[in-house]
Amino acid sequence: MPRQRDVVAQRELLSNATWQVLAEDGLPGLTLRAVAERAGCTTGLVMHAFPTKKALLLHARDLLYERTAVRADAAEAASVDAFGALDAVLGQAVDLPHGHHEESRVWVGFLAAALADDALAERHRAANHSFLARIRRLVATCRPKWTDERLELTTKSLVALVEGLNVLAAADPAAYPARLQLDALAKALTELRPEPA
Amino acid sequence: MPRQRDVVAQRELLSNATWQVLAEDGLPGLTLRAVAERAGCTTGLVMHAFPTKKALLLHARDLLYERTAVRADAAEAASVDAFGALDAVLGQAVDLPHGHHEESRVWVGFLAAALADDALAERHRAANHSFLARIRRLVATCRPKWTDERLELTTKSLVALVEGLNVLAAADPAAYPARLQLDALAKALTELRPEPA
DNA sequence: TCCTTTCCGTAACAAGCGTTACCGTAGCAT
DNA sequence: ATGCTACGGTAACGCTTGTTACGGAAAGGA
Repeated sequence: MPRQRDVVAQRELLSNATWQVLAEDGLPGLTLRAVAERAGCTTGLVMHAFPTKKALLLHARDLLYERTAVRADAAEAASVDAFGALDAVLGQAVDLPHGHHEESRVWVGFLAAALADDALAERHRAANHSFLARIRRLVATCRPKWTDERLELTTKSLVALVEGLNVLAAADPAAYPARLQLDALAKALTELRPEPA
Repeated sequence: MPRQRDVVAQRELLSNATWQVLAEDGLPGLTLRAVAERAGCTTGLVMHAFPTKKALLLHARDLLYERTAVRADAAEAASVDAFGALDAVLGQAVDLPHGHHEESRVWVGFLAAALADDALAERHRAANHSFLARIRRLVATCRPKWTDERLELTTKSLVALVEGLNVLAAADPAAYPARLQLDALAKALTELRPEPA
């Protein structure tokens, strides 16, 4: 059994290269040759690590989900109560730290691609349902007496507002600065703030 | 001076063909050959009507803007007061009538493309600023005493909510049905409803 | 009627894409 | 040390894309 490769290191290398290409040139710039050049190898290695282009695409989609989930977990874990967690999770979604502003752009690219690709659409729905469940759980903790209908409406309104802000800010940062996004979020969270009077 | 063509009819023909291709196959399916086949001609005519692909792309973007502007004008004109106009304009934006659900998908496609194309980005910003100005004018009429800051925050929050709902519904219609979108909009419009008690 | 000029279909081009076949080679087992 | 086998670089293929050159045809003016 000669010459075994380090599969983990390869996927890590290609994951980083994939993400860098996505961040720079967007989804239409994600070609096998671009990934290979960015990773310092050739298309041969890429095609051996991923059987097809779609596999690479789905892997990149999973990469996006992992990044957002990790950051959301961290934001929630660093909070002391449910409202703080809600504010932190939604806040880090609109005002992305550490210059991770590119995630919004990548997210928009995958969203557009999902409209014409069933596999990508399914991943998008799974990721969004995961995010919705997280927000719904936190909202329910803030307002235990609310009905399911009100929970659902509030949750999806909050998520829609956050994603809308993200999308619009990605295409027009000057019109949607971080401060305005956070103010808009704070206003939407008014009804959930503890000690409401 | 022999054989003059009907320029207006040609652009109308190609506009319809362009929109049909966009609605069916999305922006990546918008090729010169697809447009030509849909219009019942060849790429020769398309290339004589539009000097380059980018010209066709920008024309398609203008087409999207015209459609949304016309519908927004109609919704506003059919209303009796400012709040009714606000409700109607935002409502027709989330619950697109006459099966014009495809506009959201096309919009997402152009938005993603705008992230890597300056010309498309400029058109997106112009269209969004136009929409923002319309909503802000209506909000200002509903609440004449509000400060500019509050006007801007409310306007951009409403627009972000509507676009967020649109985007999420385009990718996951089951999770964001028309009824929920309208409920979310109604909740967001609560503070602007006349006779607040 | 015929000529001229504009229009547009035809077909080819180069470039870029995903994909595949091929083969040199690097490294573990003997 | 040597041979075997999987790895991966090279290069080509087929396809689609935008773009362009060319020629036939259609229509208004003489």
